[in-house]
Formats: sequence, C-alpha cells, structure tokens
Amino acid sequence: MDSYTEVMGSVELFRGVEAAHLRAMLQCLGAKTVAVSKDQYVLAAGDKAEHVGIVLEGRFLVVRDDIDGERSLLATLSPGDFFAEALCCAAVAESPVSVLADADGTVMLLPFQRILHTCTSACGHHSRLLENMLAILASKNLLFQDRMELLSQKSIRRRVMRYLESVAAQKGREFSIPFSREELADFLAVDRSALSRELARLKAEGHIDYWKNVFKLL
Amino acid sequence: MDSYTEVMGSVELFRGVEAAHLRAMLQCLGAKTVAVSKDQYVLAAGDKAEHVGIVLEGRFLVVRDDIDGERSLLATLSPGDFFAEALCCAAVAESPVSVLADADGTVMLLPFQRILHTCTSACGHHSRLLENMLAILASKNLLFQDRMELLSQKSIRRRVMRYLESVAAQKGREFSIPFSREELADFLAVDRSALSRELARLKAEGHIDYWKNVFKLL
DNA sequence: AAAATTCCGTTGCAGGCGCAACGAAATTTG
DNA sequence: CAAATTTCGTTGCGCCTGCAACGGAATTTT
Repeated sequence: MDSYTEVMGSVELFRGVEAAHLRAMLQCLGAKTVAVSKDQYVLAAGDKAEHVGIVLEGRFLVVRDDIDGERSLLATLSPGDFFAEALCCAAVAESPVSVLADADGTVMLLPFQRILHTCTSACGHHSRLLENMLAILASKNLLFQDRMELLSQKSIRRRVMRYLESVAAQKGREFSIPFSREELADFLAVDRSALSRELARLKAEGHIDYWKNVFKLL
Repeated sequence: MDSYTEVMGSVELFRGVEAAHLRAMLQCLGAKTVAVSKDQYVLAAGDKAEHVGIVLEGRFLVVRDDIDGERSLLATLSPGDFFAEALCCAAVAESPVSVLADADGTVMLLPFQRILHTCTSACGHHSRLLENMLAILASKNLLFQDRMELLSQKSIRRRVMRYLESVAAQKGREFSIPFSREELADFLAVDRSALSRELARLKAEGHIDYWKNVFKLL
C-alpha cells in the first residue's frame, strides 16, 4: 500500500509534485492500480494504448512479435518504470508491441486523456505533469539519438570506443559501466565473443585497460 | 511575407490552429523571425537551447563535432522542419550539436518558456500547442525505436529485408522508397557497394525484385 | 548534342566479425 | 565444500562486408 507511494515518489512523471498532493492528484486523474499475474498482458499488440502504465511491483516485458513469428525482447520494466507513454502521446492506433508480466506484479494505469485535458477543478500540478511528460519524451529522444549514432558505427572497435568515451565524458577517465559483457554486447548490437576479442585487442594496443566492468582510457 | 504563413500552415507544431489565429498566437508566443546568412550559427554546441526553431527559408544543417575533430552531419533541415525541440524540452544545459545555415535563409525562433507556460491572456490554442509537441516528440521516439531495431540487425541482408518489410506493411508488396541507393545505404548504416551486392543477391535468390527505387516482395 | 557530373552496379581483396565450441573462472545452489 | 550453473575469455573457421577502383547509365550543364 504505502510501498506504492514510496515507488511513486521516484516516478519521473510526478517529479516536483509533493507527496501530500499525490494521492488526490491520482484520484483526479482516474488512476487505477491493477494486479497482474505472470504471463498476463497489460497491453496487447494491435490494441490502442489508452493508458500510460507505471510499474509498481514485479517485472514486466516489452516484446515485439515479428512477421516471421520471432518474439524479440525490447525492454524489461522494473518498479518505477513506465510504458506506453509514446504510444499514447503519438495516438498510435495499433500498438506494435505487447507488454506482459514476467512475474506477478501490479501496475498503475493512467487514462491518457485525463493527463492531457486538465480536469475541471484545476489541479495546480497538471501543467507540471505535462511538463514532465515533455521532458521524459525529449530525454528519451536524445538517448535514442546517441544510441543510433553508436549503432551507425561500422566496426566493433569504433562502437566500443565511442561508447566508452561517452561514459568517460560524464564520469572521468576511469569508470565502471552498468553492463555485463553480454549486456554490453547486446547494447552495441554485436557478438559477445567478438566484443571480447576486440576489447582484448584494444587493451593489448594500449588504448584502454579494464578489469571486469571497470574501464580506464589511456 | 505570406510565404511565411504558407510554410507555417504545414508546420506540425501548429496543426489544428486556424490560420486566422496563427499570427496573434505567434505574437503571444514572442516569435521572432531571423535572417541567417550561409555558415552562420543558429545554435552553437555548448550553448543552452532556449528557443524552438522553425525553418522558413533555406537549408540548415545539424552537425556534431566529435572528440577527434570530425564533424558529422546529423540532419538537413528544409522549410517547415524544426529543431532544438528535444533540447528545450529536456532542458539540456549544453547542446551537443550545432545548427547552421547551409545557404542564406530565415528561421523563426519561439522562446520555449513561452510555449510551456501559457501567457496570462489564455490563448485557447495553447493546450493544442503542448498536445502537438507531445505528439511530435512521441512520434520521433517511435521512429527512432524502429530505426534502432533496424540497426541492431547484424547483417545487411536482415537490415534490408526488415526495412523493406516495414515499408511493405504500410504500402503493400510493391512500393517505391523515398531513398536513393546512397541514401538507403546511409539510413541502414552500411556501405553502398555492399548494399548493392546484397540487393543483387536477394534478387537472384528470388526474394525480392526491384528496379531503381521501386521494390517488390516475392 | 557533347561534355561533365552524379549515381549506381560490379568486382577483387583483405580484414572484420558472426558463429560455434570449448574451457576457465566466478557465482549460485544444495 | 562440492556440484551445478552462469559468465566470460579464447580460438578456428568461413562468410560477410568495408574499401577502393572501375565502368556504364542517367542526369545536368553549357
């Protein structure tokens, strides 16, 4: 129950909204919390997304079923994460992705129209909500642009170096990365073993040094 | 002068705003039109983007200067396009990109804070503006996601087929694409000649047929 | 219409990289 | 602590693909 409000406090969408107002605001928005059991769908491909979802408990998967029947995992969602916001804002008629529970959990669903069109009793925080939504979408845009530039590099070497340099630009020449090898390979969209090979080369050539997931640019 | 309002009519940001109201609205927003001569910067890397820009005349370039001094072209902007909206919405302190004029032209600059915080005299269309902005950012998000999935494919064959299939899903089994070969190679982030080779193979194996930029899935 | 320029397909080459398989190290489980 | 499982580095193989160069086709320029 109050693990909910705890989670809610860390949700980007509500940044800047005092906890005291939050419950009333959610009421005003017509928020519903729904218990979802494992493998149950919160959003099915083909449907129209009418709600913005926020994960409160459990783990959820965003998947896309390809033309050839392959199911690819696009993202995993943890408490505090939300989903379907882009689909709602862009008013996409048929969602290309599905969202389902990887384990029993709960989500909060916010009717998008209520987010968009402020209710009659002017909740003072409504504009804040829209502002946050704009910031969230825009931030994701910028992240995506970075990743696309990364993926446009044509060699593993350039992809890795570009990634490491971008992290270094924020954290300094020595830093740890939030990825395991396999996850890093996924992120760079390259083969894991080929990534290991290239990292070894970069180390041998004296460009970088690393141990586990701690890296150092030389 | 009225080529301006003509262009403005096709700007996504103002969709649903009647032309009659547009001029007053722009006034209310504090819009300024600025003449820019070739090679002049509208936004310099490192600066904070305070305005959303709309191209009225000319051609503008979005570029990023890499660590190693390389300048890469991220996008070209034509009349009706706009820029810096993500940077504004995400409140990025230092723009990673620059925008400059490829030829003499004019841009309209909208102070972002005026877009965000409605002016005292309630312009009825203000919420429409925010709604449009949300839709624009969200649509870009979805486009980017698609492109990222594309770029995550590990062979030219899979990238091309995925691209062609996504176009076919919208236009049918026979369709034309809006790219020249070189542009398509750029979009897929592969070598042009390698792309031609793979296309030839796909045709030889009977998977596709094409002539110029008209394609057909078999 | 000729010349020039751009666009595009083709090809040889060499290195890059995906793939599979294996083994060591690390972590988890019992 | 031993066994089991996962993670990660290594390596051989062979295809893929970037690169460069060339020539033809198409388009533009004069």
